[in-house]
Amino acid sequence: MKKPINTQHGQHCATTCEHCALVDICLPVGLSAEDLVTIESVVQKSIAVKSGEAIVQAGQHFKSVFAVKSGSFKSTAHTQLGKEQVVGFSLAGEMFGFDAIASQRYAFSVIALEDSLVCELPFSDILTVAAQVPKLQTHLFVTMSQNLNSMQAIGLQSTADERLANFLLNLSARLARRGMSATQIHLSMPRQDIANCLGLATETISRLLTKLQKKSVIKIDGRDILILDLRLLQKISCGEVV
Amino acid sequence: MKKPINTQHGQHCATTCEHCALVDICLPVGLSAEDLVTIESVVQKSIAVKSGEAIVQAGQHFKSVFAVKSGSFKSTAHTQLGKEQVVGFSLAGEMFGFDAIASQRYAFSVIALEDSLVCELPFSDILTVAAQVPKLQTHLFVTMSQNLNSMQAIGLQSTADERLANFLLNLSARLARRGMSATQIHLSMPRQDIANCLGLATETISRLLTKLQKKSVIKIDGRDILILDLRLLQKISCGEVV
DNA sequence: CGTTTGATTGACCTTAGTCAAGAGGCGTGG
DNA sequence: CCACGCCTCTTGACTAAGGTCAATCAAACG
Repeated sequence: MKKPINTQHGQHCATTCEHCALVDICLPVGLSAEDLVTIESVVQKSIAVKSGEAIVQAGQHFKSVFAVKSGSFKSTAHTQLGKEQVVGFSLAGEMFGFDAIASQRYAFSVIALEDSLVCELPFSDILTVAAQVPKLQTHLFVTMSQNLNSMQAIGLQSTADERLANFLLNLSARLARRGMSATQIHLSMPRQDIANCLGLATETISRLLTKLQKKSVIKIDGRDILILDLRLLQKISCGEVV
Repeated sequence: MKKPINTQHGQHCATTCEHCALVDICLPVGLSAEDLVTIESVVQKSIAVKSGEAIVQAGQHFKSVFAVKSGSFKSTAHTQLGKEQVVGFSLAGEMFGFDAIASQRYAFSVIALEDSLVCELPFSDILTVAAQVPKLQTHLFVTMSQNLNSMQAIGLQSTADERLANFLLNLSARLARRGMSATQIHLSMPRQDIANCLGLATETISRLLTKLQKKSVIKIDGRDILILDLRLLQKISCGEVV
């Protein structure tokens, strides 16, 4: 049986963009103090989302995009008759919801992998502000462009080894981008979600992780992964090494 | 040996957006006559690209996004040491190049699959106009959002049958969107490119197409595919039918 | 302290990739 | 005009990568 998804998510809590730890990598990146105030008018107070809760349900009417303030999320599509397809993960400082602009409906449910905070940004307000603040407009395009790239990056490496190596490197790079260690990775998602996202079986993920550990490429401690040989992992990710 | 890629592409030829057959589905969709004129100032004259030529080379500095006026293109990434990875196709009325906004370099080479025409849209000009014409700004976001969806759609259906069925349906929908038949599909790309794009072997594509024909789901005539049973194809694409 | 959920490992089997051969089309040049 | 070579596509036989099923174990939770 599934854990019921509670959409009655939590209370609001106030922190201005100016004082947010993510000011340098989130939407306000590179904006002047005064532009920051303009943006702030758009940002609704942070919303607390408990682990397992959905901040967005697939099919809901599109209203806002979201920025992850802390924690992490998975985006999942529901295929006909219930099978779940994980399409990606959103980490702190990253945004999601852009996929819904075209159809005006969220294509994916977005579910917290741990207790998290998000900022809600009503899209109509964003458009208004973006037209006035050129830097913001540009940054929005950049953000969406990044989303484009990250989607394709997970793409179609032929072998399972390549996909997993690429997945780890991808996480590593995204953590490094916000000043965290590039070699110490905490997986906030279960193996099952990784497997689903990469189009592999859970057992395969488990076997491959063990294999990487045996080759001293990584050190596994539950959901904590330590990358020991980044170079080799890169070679594996592009099929240069078996 | 590979056919050398010629980037000395052809002469310009003038057609205004107003008189373009794609005015209803391309960038200018929904714009007033006067806005159309504003946009027009951005659109450089159409560029003719011969079959096999690259209009964009991976790694080039990002300057413009492009709209396909006629013909079709494939986008390919070059993995380390030469293997080519097809990441998608662009049909008439569709745009490409947005992936390069973030990094300021084109991530993919974009190669004509047949003699084609494209409109080049310098991105800095677009930004300027978009800030003045709200409808254009919105439409740009919508276009990028569509790109996001199309990338994920090709995604990770588990079986080869599902992927191919989904690919055909995807093409069908995109052709229908610009008023063409949803059941008569001309594949402008060789089987090899389809296979590459779907992460399958050419032989598998061939076998699966034959299998679909035997089951009277499609009728194959070289690169012309006629969809006989759309409903069944949809069921196959989501794994309801073997 | 039992129950549940997630992770690991082994044995077996299915799917799709690889290798190989051959057929049909098309353009080039003798 | 025909012959040759080059593509692209198809089909068959074999193989390997990864999925499925099943058992076990550890940690989390009420």
